[in-house]
Amino acid sequence: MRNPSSSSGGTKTPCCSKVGLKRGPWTPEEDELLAGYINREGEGRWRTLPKRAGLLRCGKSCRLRWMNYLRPSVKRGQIAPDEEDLILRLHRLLGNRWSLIAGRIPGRTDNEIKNYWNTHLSKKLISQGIDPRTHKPLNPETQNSSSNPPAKPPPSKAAPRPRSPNPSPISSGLEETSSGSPAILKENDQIQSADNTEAVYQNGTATAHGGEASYLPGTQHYHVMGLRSSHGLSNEEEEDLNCCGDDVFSSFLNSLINEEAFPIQHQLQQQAVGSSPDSDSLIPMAAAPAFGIAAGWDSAIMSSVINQENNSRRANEQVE
DNA sequence: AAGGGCCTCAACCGCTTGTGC
DNA sequence: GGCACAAGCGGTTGAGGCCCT
Repeated sequence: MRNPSSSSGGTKTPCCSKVGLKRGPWTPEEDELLAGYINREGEGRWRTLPKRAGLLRCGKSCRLRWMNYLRPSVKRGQIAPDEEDLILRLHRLLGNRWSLIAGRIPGRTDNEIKNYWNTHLSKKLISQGIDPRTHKPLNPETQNSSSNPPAKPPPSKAAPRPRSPNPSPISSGLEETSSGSPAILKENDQIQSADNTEAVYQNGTATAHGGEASYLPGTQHYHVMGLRSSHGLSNEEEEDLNCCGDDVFSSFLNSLINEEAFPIQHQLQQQAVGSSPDSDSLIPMAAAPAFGIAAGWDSAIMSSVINQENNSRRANEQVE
């Protein structure tokens, strides 16, 4: 809700610099014009949309208004505890990739989630002694200093971000470094996760070395395997990489979110019921290091943050 | 009731990548 | 390959509402 008359210190304003373009809060009349036009003509061509719709706004402003407020699929109202839980888990997995997080939470926008994180969740984590950027304890004495060097700052704005009409998180190259900071993972980069398993991001593939599994989108399932070579990909696997499906990653992410954010608890549960660690149920967990999910104390801490909200749901899951 | 400080969140900014020519 | 434009992203801002004294 900026003052329409305010300017940002004389810096260039690429899309709203034209004299006569309105800024600031939208009026109901403008909302009606925009929504009516998009309902008739559809989204897209934002640059020329304002003129065609009869709005004195820049295209960027129109797009933002539609995406964050007017779209029928946008859910209004408070973030539910389940959604909050999901945001926490996803942020731990993805870092400040608000659009990716929003993509996993129906009806919520990246802006809304970003705001909610900054105003609620980050403070909540801080109050519990957890660094909201790294999801690790703020007090370094509680960390294993030998294996957890000081946290790095989050990825800078200058870090290149992939963009596509239907962005695939895999192609985004997700990494959580050994310090826990989310960072951009470039193709062929190798990372060392906290449990000393090595993950390689290669052409859309996250592969856990030294662990038990890898995620190969093109294969439409998770592979279970032992130690792999530094290259780690067969010819067939290489070919598979060319047909990475977003829905497959979706399934993978779902399994991470739903089951594997808490490897210790999961393992304890498995042991309690006497199942083998090599059983299929552990496949996604073993794949977790490929996305920088460290087994250990941080997961336990995370669980403490959201355990209260999860208790009822987990009870249901166990019944199932 | 007044007013000062804090909080929330819609909107904007600056940057990036993708695409077409 | 270079350029311009379109679209999308994360970070930041600040008006308005709320709360406290």
